[in-house]
This record gives sequence, C-alpha cells and structure tokens, in this order.
Amino acid sequence: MRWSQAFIPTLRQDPADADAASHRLLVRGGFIRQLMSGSYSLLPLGRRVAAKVERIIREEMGSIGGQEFLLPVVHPGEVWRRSGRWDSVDEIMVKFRDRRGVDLLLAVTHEEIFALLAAELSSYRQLPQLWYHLQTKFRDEPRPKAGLLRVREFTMKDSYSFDLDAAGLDRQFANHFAAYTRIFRRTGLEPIAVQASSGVMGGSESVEFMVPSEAGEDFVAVCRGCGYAANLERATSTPASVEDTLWEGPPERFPTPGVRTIAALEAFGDFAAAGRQIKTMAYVVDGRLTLVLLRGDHEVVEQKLIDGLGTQDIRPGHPDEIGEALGALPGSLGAVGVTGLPVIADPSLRGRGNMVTGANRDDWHLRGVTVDRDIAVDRWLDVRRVEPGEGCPGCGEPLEVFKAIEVGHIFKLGTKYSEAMGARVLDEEGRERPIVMGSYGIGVGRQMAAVVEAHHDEAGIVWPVSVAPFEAVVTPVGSDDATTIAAEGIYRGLLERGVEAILDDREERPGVKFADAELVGIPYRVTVGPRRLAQGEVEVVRRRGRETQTAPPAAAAAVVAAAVAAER
RNA sequence: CGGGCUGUAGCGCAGCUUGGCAGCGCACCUGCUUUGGGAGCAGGGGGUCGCCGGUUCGAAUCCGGCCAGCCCGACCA
Repeated sequence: MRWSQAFIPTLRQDPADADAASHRLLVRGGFIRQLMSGSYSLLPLGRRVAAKVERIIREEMGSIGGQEFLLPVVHPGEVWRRSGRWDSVDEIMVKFRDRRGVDLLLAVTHEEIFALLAAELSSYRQLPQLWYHLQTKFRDEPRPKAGLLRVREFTMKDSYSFDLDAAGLDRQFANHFAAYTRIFRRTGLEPIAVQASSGVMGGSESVEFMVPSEAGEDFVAVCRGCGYAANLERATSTPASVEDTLWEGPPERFPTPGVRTIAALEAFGDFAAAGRQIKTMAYVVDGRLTLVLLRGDHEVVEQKLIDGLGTQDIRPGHPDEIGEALGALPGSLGAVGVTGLPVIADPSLRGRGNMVTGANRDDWHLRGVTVDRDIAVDRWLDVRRVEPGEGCPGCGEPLEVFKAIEVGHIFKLGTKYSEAMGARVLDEEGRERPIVMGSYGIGVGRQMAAVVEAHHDEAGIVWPVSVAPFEAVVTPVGSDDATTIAAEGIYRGLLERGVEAILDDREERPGVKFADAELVGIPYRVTVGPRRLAQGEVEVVRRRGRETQTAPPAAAAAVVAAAVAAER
C-alpha cells in the first residue's frame, strides 16, 4: 500500500466530542468515524485491525472445536416470543414490521436462533457441538459513550455450546476460558477473570474478562492475597465492624427537624454515626413496595437485588407511593413496626443494637433500635456494595476496587433456550433431554478500543504487531533519486518477506510523516534519508519505546521482517 | 429518564451579551522557495450559521418549539 493513495484521514487536533483515549486516537488516526450516537463506520485502517482481531478469534475458536456460522441480523418476533424475550428485553431492542405487517427485530444476541438450529440435533452422539459466528448486534442502549467502548451497533463473536449434561458444559466452559485467555493475550490484553452477575440470561456460572482501565464502566473487586475477583455487582466482603453501645428498653423517638440524609443525622452525635444508622430504601419489586435495609455507611447494589430476588422488575419507589404506604417521605423512613411490606435486610445488620433509623414520620427518627427485636426481617440478602479496603471473603486481606472494561463474558445458560426452541436429544437410555447450553461473547470493536486504552502514549497508538493495521512503514525523507530508489527497494523487500508494509510516498515534510506513523501506531518504521544513506545506512525505529537501530539498506527488510515475526 | 453543556467550512474554534457584509487557525487547490520531527511567501476555493416558526426594515445574534451530539447520574445481556 502506498500512503499517498490510502484513505487515512488523520486529524491534527483531538475531536471535540472524544474523551476516552481510545476514542480520541481511533478518530484522530483515521480508524473510525461516527455516523450517529453509538454507531461508527470502520475506515480502512479500522477494518484492517478488526480483521486481525477477528482472525485471532477464529483461530482460537477453531482450536477448541468451534464451527463458524453466519446467522441473520433481522429476526422474526415470533421466535423471540417463544423464549419470552420479545417482551423482557423490550427496552434495548429495535422492533419494526415488514410490508406484510410481520413483527421483526434487530438481533441483540443470537441464543434463540442458534437454539432453533440446534433443534435439528437428535442424538447424544452428535454432541458436544460448539457453534459460533461473528455478526452485528444492535442494542438501543440508553447511553452509548466513549467511542467503540460502548456502542449500539457492534460486531460480536458469540459462541454457543451444546452438551448432553452439566459435565459436558463444564468442559466447554473451561475450553472457552482457556481460548479467551489466549485471544486476549495475543491481542496484547491482560484481563482479570472475575465472577459476574448472570443478569437476565439466567444460568449459574458467569465469568467476565476485565481489563483494568479508567475508561471502563464496570467496577471489580480483586484480592491480591488469594486471587478472589468479582464484579462489584456480585462481590462480597467483610466490612469493618461497628461496636454497639448498650441501650435498654424500647426504641425512643426524637425530633430531627429538616433531617433527610445520613450525613445530616450524624450531626446529632456519636450514637448517630453513619455506621450506627439503618438506611431504609423503598423499592417497588414486581409492583410491590419493598423495604431494603442497609447500614447507614453502606451503598446498595441494585443488581444484587435483581439477582437475589430473581426479578428484573425493580425500581426506586416514587415519593407519593412511599408516603402513602409508610406515612413519611424518603429521609425519614424506617422498618420498625412495619408489617405488610416485605423487608429485606443486608446481613451486616444482623445482631446490631442501639441503632438509629427513621420513624416513618417526617422530621422524626428512632434511637435504641435492636434489629433482631424491633424489625421483622423477611429476608436477609447481601445487597451491599463492596468498598476498597474491606476484607476479602476468601482470606480477609484488603480488597482492591478498580474500574475495568469488560472485554469478554462467558456463562452457563442451562436449558432455558433449548427447552423454548425444542432442542432435545435422546440420551443413551433413549430418554429425551433438553440440550445444555453455554453462551460466550467477545465484542470485536470493544476489544480494539481496549487494546488502544492499554497501548498508547502521548504521540498516539502503540499497536501490538498482532493487530496493527500495518506491521511496518517505510518513510523516505527527501525526494532525491537515491532515497526514492532505496525506499522502494526496502518496501518491496518487506512485501516479499510477507511483512504488511506501507510506503509513505506522500510529498510531506518528515515531521508530518513521523507524526502520522506514530499516531496511527505502526510498530516498525524504516526511515530512509539522504544523510544516512550517504553513510550506507537506514534507520529502523520501533514504535514502542522509539528504540532506534541502523542497518544497511540491503539488510533493512530482513531486520524488520525478523523483528515483526518475533512479535506476531 | 434526571442534571449539565454544545451545535457557525473537512477538523478545532471566535462572533451571539449590545441585531447591520460570516470570520480565525489548521486542512484543501495553484505557483515559487523549503525538505530528518506537524515549513515560508503569494494567490485561491469551500457556509441551508442544526431544523421549523416568531419578532424586526433587517436575525448566526432576540423569543418559542423541535432535532442532534457530548459529559455526569440512572439503566445496561
């Protein structure tokens, strides 16, 4: 490829709407352009990177027995009605009708259709199967952001495993874990595997691959001691305990005019320290007002409520419905004496005494509350957000909490979709059994962005050779015949050696060419200039670290080819 | 959905308060010079000022409505 004829629209300035490093650099480097919120066109450079990521994914899926499919991106609504997801994933799904008035949708994922195809399996002898494809998904996310990190339209590698039993699923799950680890390592990422919430998909084991990054959207808790790692949506810990002072007798009401927050209540004295308050939150769960209690200095994780209660239908209560049920507004709520409403309490409240909570009367609170005696807890459920420094549930060491990008997710589906779609086989004894499924996803674009987040510097992207749009650039500086001939020769030599090379034959000043090569992030650059050429040398510069070596023009291609081969 | 902000040339922005020829830098085209880290000089092309409506002799500017995008939160397979 000759740079002068390539469409590589680099920008000198950062785009105004880009914040994350990957967003900024992928736009500036001419890899992507935004079409609308959450939708990006891949330009030639971006497509080349994506193709390399996809090739690595295909190789590793092949290594664990994956067979590649390509399923449609427009599905009939009827199929999604059979799984129940026509309604349950309503919000992010784009639905429309064809000319005959048939309900259609843009695929947000492909469990249903793969399961439908799996209905053609009929014998345990045909199992296990591992099917996958790389296909567009469209999810009408409420808030796309950060370039390719969170988009509405994206390419995903999703694979689905089909087994007779849980043991088979375990093997496929382990195979995916290993394959994903190799995929990420080959693309220059070092993710941490964390326990995750299964979300609405259902299923038991769920592991996310997380790359630590400030641009991430998830928080994970990790223990350096024993290796415990979990998404904050699921992580547990042992919080610092609070010493209760003695209080005899029943709870006592005391006036707290204008007090609506934990912080304001703390001003009343040590007995009302945040850790000695009971925070009372009112949620509407499956249409029913439900109280959720935590320690005053703890935060609720709604995903834990969703997982623990087994429903997705959860929202904070509106002030009017709360007032009607409890006689007070948020800020003065409490569960003492409440009957008729489900009360869920975090285990950190177990056995606590002499606590402070709302009196269900505006401007009044209660003190001297003994949880076990005064509150009718229907269910103890860990709903508390883990905070940095709290004890690891495994070994007690302090937990670290950091932001991360979810680059992959694997989980065990079970039989939900096989049952809905009639994917059953006969086992050895001739009994009909639903196929046990697993589901495994990697976002191609998000992985590209994650690589950039992990590999860039002030000048631009520093692609690992494995996914770089080009492996080497030949940069002639000067337009004299000797320079041009030498540069062309090295360029041809690279191509002959199988190196993906681009010749920067533009009539630009050296500074422009160097800056573009570094912005775009090409791992190796051969600089050919009259000055060094007169001494019988050209320069080979490695993008990472800008390490420079010299070589005779005749040897340069071989030097680069060897270096590139070592890093592929 | 709540809060904040922004829409003016391909990109980055000024102009808007106080209505009166639509500007600047980069990029682009032509010529000359220059050539190892984003060149200089000269000339030139490029605009539904997000859209619709209103006020006004006159609207990028004032008023109303709408649309789009970004950030924080909520939400998120």
